[in-house]
Amino acid sequence: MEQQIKQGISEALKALYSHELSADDIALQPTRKDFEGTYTFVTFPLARVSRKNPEETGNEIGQYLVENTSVVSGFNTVKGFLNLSISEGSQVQQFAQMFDGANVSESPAFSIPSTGKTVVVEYSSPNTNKPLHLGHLRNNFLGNSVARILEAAGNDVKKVQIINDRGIHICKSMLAWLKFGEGETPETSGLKGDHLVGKYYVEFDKAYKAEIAQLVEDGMEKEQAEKEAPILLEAQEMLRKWEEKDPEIYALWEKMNGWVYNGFNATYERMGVDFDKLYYESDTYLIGRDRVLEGLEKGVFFKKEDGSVWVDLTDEGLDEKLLLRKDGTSVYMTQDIGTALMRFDDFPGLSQLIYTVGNEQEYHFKVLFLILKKLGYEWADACYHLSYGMVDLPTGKMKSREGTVVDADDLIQEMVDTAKARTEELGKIDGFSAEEAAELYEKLGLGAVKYYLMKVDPRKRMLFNPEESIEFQGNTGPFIQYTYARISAILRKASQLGVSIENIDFDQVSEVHQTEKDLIFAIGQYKEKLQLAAETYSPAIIAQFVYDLAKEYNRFYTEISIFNEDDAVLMQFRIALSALTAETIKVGMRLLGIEVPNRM
RNA sequence: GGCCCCGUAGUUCAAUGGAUAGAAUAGAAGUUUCCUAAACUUUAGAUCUAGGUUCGAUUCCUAGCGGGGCUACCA
Repeated sequence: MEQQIKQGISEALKALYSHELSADDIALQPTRKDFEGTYTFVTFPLARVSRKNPEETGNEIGQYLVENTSVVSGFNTVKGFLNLSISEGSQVQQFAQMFDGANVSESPAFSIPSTGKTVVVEYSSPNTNKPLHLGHLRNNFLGNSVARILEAAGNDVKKVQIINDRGIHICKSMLAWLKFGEGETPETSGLKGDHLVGKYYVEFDKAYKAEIAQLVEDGMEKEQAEKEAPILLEAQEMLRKWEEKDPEIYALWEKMNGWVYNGFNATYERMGVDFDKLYYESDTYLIGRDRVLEGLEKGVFFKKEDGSVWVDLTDEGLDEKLLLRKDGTSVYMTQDIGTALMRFDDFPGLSQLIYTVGNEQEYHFKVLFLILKKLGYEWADACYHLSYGMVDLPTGKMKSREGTVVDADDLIQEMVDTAKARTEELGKIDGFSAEEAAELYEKLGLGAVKYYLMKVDPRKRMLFNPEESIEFQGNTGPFIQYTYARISAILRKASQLGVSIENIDFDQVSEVHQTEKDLIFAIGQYKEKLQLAAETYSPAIIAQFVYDLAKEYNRFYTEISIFNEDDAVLMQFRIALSALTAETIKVGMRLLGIEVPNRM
């Protein structure tokens, strides 16, 4: 449809002004609601070519389109805006093509050809010393959704994460557990493993602070005390022992990480995210270290007098950056080099590696990609940092030290509980079994959080307002889910009444309301929006699209009756329109990782 | 100090350089003998400031003001 109009405009320009402009270079925009028309073509830039004012130019092109195409039935020009009306027949035709029989899940409205490309999306990538929090939720939902979007856009997508299972952070938890834990386990404490380990991370911090305070009281400078507190030195010693694979330390490390993984897996499962391959820092850091040493030999890096290894990026306008500590242990950057290498080995022909990581690490990734380039890896250009904004609370930044961190498990539970309370208040689920009800609450609660976190442009910092996030009205996940449930009720009734939508004679559709035209237009936008979302790695575009569609349907729903319609074909048409709308909502929500219920 | 990002209704978010800047929420007023009112309709309300580029600027450029991030032998 759009293509036909663009083609028509291209021909018009040639016929009227001998101006060559290919259809692909012509931009159409949806006509604003307060004007008559469906598509709008802006003619200001063409004034030069036509040597007439924009309005006259628009009129001439409009006239040409009405006379020479079958789709454009009328037009009006306001200043330089040529608003094109589409004939009812071709709009119904457009719908018929998208609908293509009753098997809506196979609708051509959703099919996109394969690109033949393989893309790896990394997301989540937590440290193993504490449970997941709100920031991880944004990360996970975003990364998972981007993976789904890229897949729907025709790519072969692999979801991965790098688990930061080694380092000083986990040593801190381990040490505190040894000192204060008295052998506590998830079983004996009844705590989820990740929460238990997180508890000892906090214990470490308490003890560390107490020691600093003591040292300062004894007359030491604060800065020095922070570096020399005995418990910190002990943790550093533990890390060194770990790198030497000290059996006792290693066993403890495996035990505590195991607890954390059990905890994480439970959370991931509830969140509905998963991974095709896991990478562990404990495996990749050595590879990274080897490559750094290799780079040192080749002269890409340099060694300082104390034995530490650095890269000089001053020519690139950046600083010098540490790659190996003087004691030979690895830093974050070291293992990231190794991880990147492993991935390009594991997925030959990989055309893109996407890192879903917060924007606080932009500098880190800039440096990483530069280093990979310096080491001579051409594929460094295929690396992309999907940088998203932090999640703030109304009280400000989340700070673990101040206890303002919103725990992921708690938040999800709270949302599900809220969904339960709201649903019970409304009393609409008579006849649900206990399991069905519980399933519904999960869908609604998770739908609400996911939608709330993903409707915002990922690049931007966002505010998490707890009160607003549990709203189920307006621009929310449950609003869209509700729309789906409403349509499901329509479709159930249609099948009860024995109304078939398998063989509709679309030529007999005698009237099409404005809301129906708007709905057809909205559904027709799916591919374009998907493409755009894939190009910009933005689930927010899908969220906006689905919301607009749901809103449009609700208008249609209140304005036009389906089952009171006397004209059998019109009734069928409206049911079919409802069915394809429902499917589009479902497909769109699936891209966001949100499930839709048949009843609510 | 240097580098990067962001300033849009009371609030939270939209707007490939295009029309009278859209939504949601909070506010005001309505809609249910009729397919789910978690809905719909109406109403009021905003582009940080000053320049510049352009037929046209929320969007691009410059300066200022305000907010955030990075600039670790943390990850």
